[in-house]
Amino acid sequence: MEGEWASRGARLPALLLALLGLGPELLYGQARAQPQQVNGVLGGSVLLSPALPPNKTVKEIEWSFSAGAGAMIQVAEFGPGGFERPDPNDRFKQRLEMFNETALKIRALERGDSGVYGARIKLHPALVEDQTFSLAVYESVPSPRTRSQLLASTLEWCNLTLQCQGAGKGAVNVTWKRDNVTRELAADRHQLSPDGTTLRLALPPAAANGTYACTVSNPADRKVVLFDLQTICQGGGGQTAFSKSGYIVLTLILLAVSLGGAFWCWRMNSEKAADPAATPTVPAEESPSEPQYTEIERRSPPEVSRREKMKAGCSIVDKPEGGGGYHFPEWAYKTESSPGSRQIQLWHFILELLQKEEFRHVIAWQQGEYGEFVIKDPDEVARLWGRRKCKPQMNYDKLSRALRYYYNKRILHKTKGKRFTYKFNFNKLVMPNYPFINIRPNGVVPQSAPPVPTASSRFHFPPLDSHSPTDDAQPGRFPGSSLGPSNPDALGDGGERKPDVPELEDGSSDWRRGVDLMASRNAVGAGGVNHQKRKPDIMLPLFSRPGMYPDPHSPFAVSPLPGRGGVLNVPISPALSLTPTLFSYSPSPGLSPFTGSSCFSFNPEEMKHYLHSQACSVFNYHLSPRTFPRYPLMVPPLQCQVPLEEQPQFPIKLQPPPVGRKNRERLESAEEPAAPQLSAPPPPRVKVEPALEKEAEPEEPPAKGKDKDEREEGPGVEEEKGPVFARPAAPSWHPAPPAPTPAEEPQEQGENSVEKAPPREPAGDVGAQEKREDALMPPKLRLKRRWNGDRQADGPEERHNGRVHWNGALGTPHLAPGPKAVAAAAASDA
DNA sequence: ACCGGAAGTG
DNA sequence: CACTTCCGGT
Repeated sequence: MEGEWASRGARLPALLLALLGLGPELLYGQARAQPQQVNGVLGGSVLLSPALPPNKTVKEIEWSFSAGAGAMIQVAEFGPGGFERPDPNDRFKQRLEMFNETALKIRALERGDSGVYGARIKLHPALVEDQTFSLAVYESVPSPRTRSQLLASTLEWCNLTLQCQGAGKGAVNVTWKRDNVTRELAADRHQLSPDGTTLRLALPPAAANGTYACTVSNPADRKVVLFDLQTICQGGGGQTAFSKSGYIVLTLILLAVSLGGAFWCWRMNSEKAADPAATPTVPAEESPSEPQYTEIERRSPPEVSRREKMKAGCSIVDKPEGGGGYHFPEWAYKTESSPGSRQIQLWHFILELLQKEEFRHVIAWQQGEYGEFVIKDPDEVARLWGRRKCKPQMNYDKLSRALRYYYNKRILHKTKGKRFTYKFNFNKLVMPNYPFINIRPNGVVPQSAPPVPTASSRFHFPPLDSHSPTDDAQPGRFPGSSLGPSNPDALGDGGERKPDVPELEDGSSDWRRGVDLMASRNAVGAGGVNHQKRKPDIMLPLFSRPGMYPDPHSPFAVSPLPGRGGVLNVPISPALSLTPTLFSYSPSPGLSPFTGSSCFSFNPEEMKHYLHSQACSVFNYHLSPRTFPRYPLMVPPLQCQVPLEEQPQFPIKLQPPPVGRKNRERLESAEEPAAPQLSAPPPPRVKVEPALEKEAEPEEPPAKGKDKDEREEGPGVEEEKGPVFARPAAPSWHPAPPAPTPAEEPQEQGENSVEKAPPREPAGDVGAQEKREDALMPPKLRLKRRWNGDRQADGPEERHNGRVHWNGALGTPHLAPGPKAVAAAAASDA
C-alpha cells in the first residue's frame, strides 16, 4: 500500500517539473535548498507539491505552516492513514486537502495564508527530506475595466483607444499583445500611455482585424481581455472574451458600453453649443449615463450650460441593431460634419451605412458608377435613420424627401430610371471627414470603387465655417485639378471607368461656379500665382503616392496616407488628425475614473509637437481647423507648408441652386433665346452666391471680378484645358445616350464637364437673365434660377433627358464664358 | 416611385 | 439650418 501510494505521489510533481523543463532531479535538489515560491489569489486555491526524489517511496509527509515570525504549526499529515489534520480548528479549518497523495491543496485562500509551508517528507527506508514553500496570497486581479473608444473609423484608418485598467489596489501590470503574439507592437501604430493602461491605435484596414489582448496581472493572477478590432472599428463596441491559463477567466468586457441607443439619442439631443461666440466649443455635460465617448468638445471652460434633453422615448430599444449595433465615430457628430448642428446629417449617415459591410444588403454602392448607391431596403434604411434621429415615425417617404432636398444642394441627385438609386455628387460634396475621397491622383482606384471625381478630388473641406478661412478653401480642388490631373488619372484607373464620360454634369458644371470662384481666389491668395495651381503635381502633393485603398465598395479611393514620405510628421497617422477626440479626450468627471487616470498624458512639448503636426495636417489636408482640437497650446501652424493652392477659402456651401422643375423648364425656354447673348461676358455676375459675398476679404474684389469672368476656370484650368480638350471631348455626353440611364455619367471628371460645357448656355446670358428675373422672383427662386443657369449640366440626368439642345450645343463650342469659358480659354491657349 | 411645395420642429 | 411631416401631382 505504501509503495503504491508513494509512487503515485511522485508522478504528478514529476510531470509538472518536466513541463517546466526541469529534470526532477535537478528540481528536487533545488527545492530542498530554498523555498519554492507559490502565489495564490485571494479566494482561490493553491497546490503545494513537493518534489519527490525519483524511485523512492514516500512513507509520510508532514505539513507545517509558519506565517512570518509566528510559530510554526503542523497543519497536516499525509501518511499511511491518509490525510490527517492535527488541529482541525487551526486557521485552515476545512480548507486543506490532500491532492494526489502528496500535494497539499489549500482552498479559499486568505490573506493570512501567506507564509512558509514546510513539508517534511519521510521516504523509505529512513530518509527525511524537508521542502519549503513560500506562499504569497495576492488579491485577485479584478476584471479589468476596459473601454474602447473609436476615435475615427474611415475606410482608411481605424483609430481607436483601448483602455484596460486594473482597478484594484494591488499593483498590477498591464500588458498588451496583438493577436496573442508577444512581439512588440509597432511603434508607429501604437501609442501606449505612460501607465500602460491605454493603448492608442491607428490602423490601416489591413491591420484592423484581429484582436488585442490586454493582460492585467499581478504575480498571482491575471486577466486577459480581448478586444476585437473589427468589431470596434466597424461598429463599435465590443465584447471580449478571455481566458486565463490556469484558470482562465473569461471576461468580456466591452466597452462599447453603451452604445446603446440611449446614448446616441442622448448625444444627439444634447446640446448644441451654447454660446457661439465665446466658446466655440461646447461644453457638454456629460450625462452620467454613458458614454462611451467622452464628450470631446468640452474643453476648457467648464461652461455650463446644459440642456440636455433626452428625448424621451427614444431609446433604442426597439430593435437591436441587426448587426449588433454600430456606432459612429465621434466625428460623425461633429460640427464639421454637420455645420450648424450637431446632429448627424443624412448624407453622412448614408455614407456611413455605405461604408459598412453589415449594411450591404440594405444599401450599397452601385457598381460601376461613382458615387451611386442603391437603397436596397428602403424601409430598413428609413428605420435606421429614424432610429438614429430618434424619429420612430421615419419612413422612406420622409427620408426620400430629405434626400430630395439634397438635390438642390447638389449633394445628391437621383439616378433616373433606377429605383431607389441615388448618386452622390462628390464633386460638390464637401466631405470634411472623408478627405480621402479625394482621390487618386495616380489613378489608383480600385475597381469596385466608384471612381471619384477627379476634379475635386483633392480634398474636401469642411463646409464652411465662416470663421475659419482655412477650412473652406477649396482652392485647388477644382480648379486645376479638374482638368489636369484627371486625365492621367483616368488612365490610371485601369480603364475601368468608362471612357471618361461625362460626369461632368453635375460635377463639373455645377461646380464650376464654385470653382471659378475659388480659382480666382486662389490666385489671389497664392500671390497671383495662378499657374501653380494648375499643376497637378502641386495640387496633389499629398496624394501622390499610390494610395491605399480602402474598401472596394466605396467611392473613396485613395487616402493620403501617412506613408512614409508624408509631408507631415504626424505621429501616428494622418488619420488621426481627423479626430479631435484625441486630445479632447480629457478626463471628465462624469465618467468613470477611468478616463481620468489613464488617459494619456503627454508632456507639453510632445503635445505641442503633435498639435503642430495636426495643425499642419489640417492645412495640408484641408481639414477644417475645427476638426482640430483647440488647445491652448496650439499655435497656428505657420510653419506648415501649405500648398499654394490651398490658401484660399471659399466657403463652399453647397447650397445652390435649386432647380425646381418649373424653374428648370422655364429656364430652358429662357435659355434658348438667351443663348445667343452669351457673347457678352457677364459682368460681375458674381453676385452669385451669398457665400461669396461673405468672403469679402480684402482681395476679394478683384478676385471676384475675375471669377465672374469666369471663367475662372479659365485661368485655372486653361492650361489643362488644352489637354483636356484634346481629348475627345464631346463624347462624354454621348450624344446618344443609349442607355436609359443617362444620368450617371456626370460626375466624374471635371474635364469632361468642360467639354460638354460649351454647349449650352452661356453663363453670361443666363446671368443677365437671372438678374432680371431675379428681381421679380422671390429670393428662393431667384437663387435657384441663377444656379440653373450656371449649372448647365448639372443635373445630368435631369437635363439630359430633355435636352436636345445639347446636340446643337456641341456643335457650337463655346462661347460662353462660363463653363464654356473654359473651352474658350483652352482654345486660346492652343 | 418620385417630385417638390408648405409648414413645422428643435 | 436640416430636416420632418404632409400632401397634391406626375
